[in-house]
Amino acid sequence: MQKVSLKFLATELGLTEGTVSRALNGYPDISKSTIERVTALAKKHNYRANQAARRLATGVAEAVAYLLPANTNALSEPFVSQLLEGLGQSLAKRHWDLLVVQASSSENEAETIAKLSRSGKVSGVVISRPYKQDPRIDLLQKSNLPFIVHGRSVDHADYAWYDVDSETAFADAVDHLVELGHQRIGFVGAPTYYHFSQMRLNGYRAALADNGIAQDESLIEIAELSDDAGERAAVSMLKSLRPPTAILCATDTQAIGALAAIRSQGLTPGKHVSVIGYDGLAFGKHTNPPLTTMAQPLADSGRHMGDMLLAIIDGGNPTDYQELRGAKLVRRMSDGPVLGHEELT
Amino acid sequence: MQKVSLKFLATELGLTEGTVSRALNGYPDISKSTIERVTALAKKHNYRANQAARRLATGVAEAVAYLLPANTNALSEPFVSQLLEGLGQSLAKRHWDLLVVQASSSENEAETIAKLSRSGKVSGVVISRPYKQDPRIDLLQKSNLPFIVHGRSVDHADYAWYDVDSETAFADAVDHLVELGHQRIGFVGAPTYYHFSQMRLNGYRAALADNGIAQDESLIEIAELSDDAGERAAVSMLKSLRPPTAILCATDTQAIGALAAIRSQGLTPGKHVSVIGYDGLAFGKHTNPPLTTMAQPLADSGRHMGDMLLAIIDGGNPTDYQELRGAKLVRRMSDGPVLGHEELT
DNA sequence: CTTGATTCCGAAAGCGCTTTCGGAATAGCG
DNA sequence: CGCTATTCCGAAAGCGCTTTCGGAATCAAG
Repeated sequence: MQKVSLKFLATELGLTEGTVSRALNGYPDISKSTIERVTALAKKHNYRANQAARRLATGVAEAVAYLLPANTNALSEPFVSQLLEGLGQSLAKRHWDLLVVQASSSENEAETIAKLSRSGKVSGVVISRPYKQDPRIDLLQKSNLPFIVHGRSVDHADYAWYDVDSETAFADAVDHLVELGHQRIGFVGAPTYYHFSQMRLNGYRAALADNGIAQDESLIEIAELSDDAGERAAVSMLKSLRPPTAILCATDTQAIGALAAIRSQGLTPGKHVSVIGYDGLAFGKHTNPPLTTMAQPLADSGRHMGDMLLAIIDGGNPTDYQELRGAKLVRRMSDGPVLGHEELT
Repeated sequence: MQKVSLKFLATELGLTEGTVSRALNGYPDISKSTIERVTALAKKHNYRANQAARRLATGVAEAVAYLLPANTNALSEPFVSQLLEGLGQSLAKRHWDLLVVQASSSENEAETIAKLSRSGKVSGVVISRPYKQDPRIDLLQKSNLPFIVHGRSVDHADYAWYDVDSETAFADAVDHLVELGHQRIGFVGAPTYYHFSQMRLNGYRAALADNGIAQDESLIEIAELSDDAGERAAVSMLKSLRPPTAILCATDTQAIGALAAIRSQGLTPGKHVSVIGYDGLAFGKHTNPPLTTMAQPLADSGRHMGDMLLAIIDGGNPTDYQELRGAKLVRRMSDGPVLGHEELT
C-alpha cells in the first residue's frame, strides 16, 4: 500500500509538491481547475498531510492541551470527561488534537505549564479551577500562549474565561432558604486558595446581610473538596451550641457528606436541617434524600470553551471572550421549611 | 530569549548538530566526556528536542491515544478521568503525549480508528468497553498499531487486554445472595453487544445452576447503561407475578436506578429486596441505602495499562500482556437476608 | 505589434532533528 | 617503529511539508 504523500499526489498529477500544497491550502495563485484536480485526487486517496511535517514547517502545533486538575476527587470528576468530550468536538472541526497533560504534583503545575509553553507542542491551553492568584495564569500570560480558564481568578480582567456566577448563585440559595424561614444558615466552604470558593462565600455573606441576618463565624467551616471533609465540617457545625437549621455547601460532593452528617446525628436532611449543594451533579438524584442544588449549565460548555479558545488562537482578543453563565436552583428533597421548636422534639 | 535548538547547543560547544544529537540519544560512538559536556549544557538550558522534528525524522509518534467511549453516561464517567490520569503518569516517564480522540458517532468508531492508524499520529491506542465482536479491534490488529483493550471481546486470545473477571464476580454475588437465603434472584443486564454484559450474565447463570436454582427468564432484563434504564427494568421485574427478592445489576449506575425502583414500589432496598451492583463507584456510599457492590480494583489500572502498552510498543508480544483481576464484594446496606413470608406484612 | 499587467506554476530553501557513512586521530600490537 | 584496529566526530542526506521568489505564458491595452 503506497503511502499517500504530497510527492505521490504531485507525480500522479504531473505537478510539483509545492503546487499541490498550495492548491490544498487555498493559495490564490492556483487555477481553479488544478485546485479541483488536486482536491479530487486527494480525497480519492484519503490524503491528509503528515502532521509532524506540517508542524515543523509552519510552526503551529494544531493541538490544544487540557491541564488535568490536581487533587482530583472521584466524586466530582464527571465534569472532566464531559469537558473533554466537548473540547474534542470543537477541535475536531479543524482536525486538531486534544492533549491531556497533568502535573506530577500540584506544586509542579506551574512548571508543567512552563514546559508546555516552551515545547511548542500546543497552540492553546485550557485549565480548570483557578486559584485566587494563579501562577499558571501568570505564566500563560507571559508566555503568550493562548488559553482559556474554566473559572476565574481574582484578577480576571485580562484573559479569557468561562465561568458560572456562583456568587449570585449562593445569594439566591440563601434567599431561598430565608424564604423557607431559615435564619441560622451554615456554610461549608472550599479551600480559600480557590477563587470560586471565595466568591461563593461572598455570595453567602452578601445575601445574609441583605436579609438582615447577622454573620455568625461559627457557622462557617472550610473543608476540602471531598464528601468526607464535607461530612466532618457539617458534624462539627451540628454539634455546636447553636447549630444551623440549614447548610449551604460549596460543592455537591461536600453536600453529600453533609447529608451523611445530618443523618449521623439522628436528624433527617430536608426536614430538621436543610442542605443545598452546588454543581448540579446528576448523581444528586440518588442521594438520601435527593440533593437540592444550584445546577450549572455545563451541557456543552466544553465545546463552547473550545470554540472560544480557537477564536483566540485565530487572533481574537482574549478579553472579548469572557463569559459568565448563571446557575439555577434545582429543588430536590434536601431543603424544606424550618421547623418550629415545638416540632423539633 | 534565544530558543535552544540543537544548533544552539552545537555551536555553543563547538560540535556538530549530529554529534550533539547522538550524544543526547545515547549512541555508543560518542566519548564519555563529550556526553557529559552535552548533557550538562542541555540541562542548563532546559533543552528538549522539538517534537515535530523528532517525529518527522524518526517516524515514531511518541504519543498514545485514548479512544473516548461513546454513549457516555454522566453517572459512570468517573473512571475516565482516573484512567486518563494513570495513563498520563505512565507516559510521562518517557515524555510521551496522551491524546484523547473520539468518534463523532458510535458508527464512526471504526472509521476513527482507521484514520488514527493511517495518520501515524500515535504509537499506540487504548480503547474501553469492547463489544463482543469489535470492529475496532479487528482494525487495530490489521493495522499493526499496538493497542490495549480495557476489557475483552469474545475472541481475546490474540491481543493485549486488561480486564476484571466479572464472570466470577457475578457468580460470587449470586453465591452471596443464596447464602442470605435468596432463591429468586433477578438480573438487570447491559446491552448484549458489550462482551462484559455477556460475561456477567454467564456468571449469573452458572452460579444459579451451581446452586441448583432453576433459570427463570422472566427474571432477566436487559437495560441501557443508565440509572433510568436500570430503574425501568427493575420496576417491570418487581411488578411481575413472581417478583425477585434480590436483583443483581450489571453496573452500579443501573443498580442505583434499581434502588429507586424498589423505593417507588413502597419497598425498602436491602430489606424487602436486595440489590447488588458492579463497579465499586465511590459514590455508592451515598445512595439510599448505600449500595452493596462488586468493586473492581481500578486504583492504578490506568498506569498499569499504560505500562503494558509501552511494553508492547517496545516490541513486546501483545499476548504476553493479558491481565485478569478479580473483583471483590463490598457490603454496604443494599443487601440482606431474604424475608420470610410472615414478615412481609 | 509592442508593452505592461496578470495568471499560474516550478524551483528551491528551510523547519529541527536523526542517522548513516567515511575519515582523522588515537590506541594497540608485533 | 610501522601497521592494523578503535575511538570519536564531521559531513551530509533526508523526513514531508510550507512558502517565498521568480519566470514563463497568457491577457488586455495602446
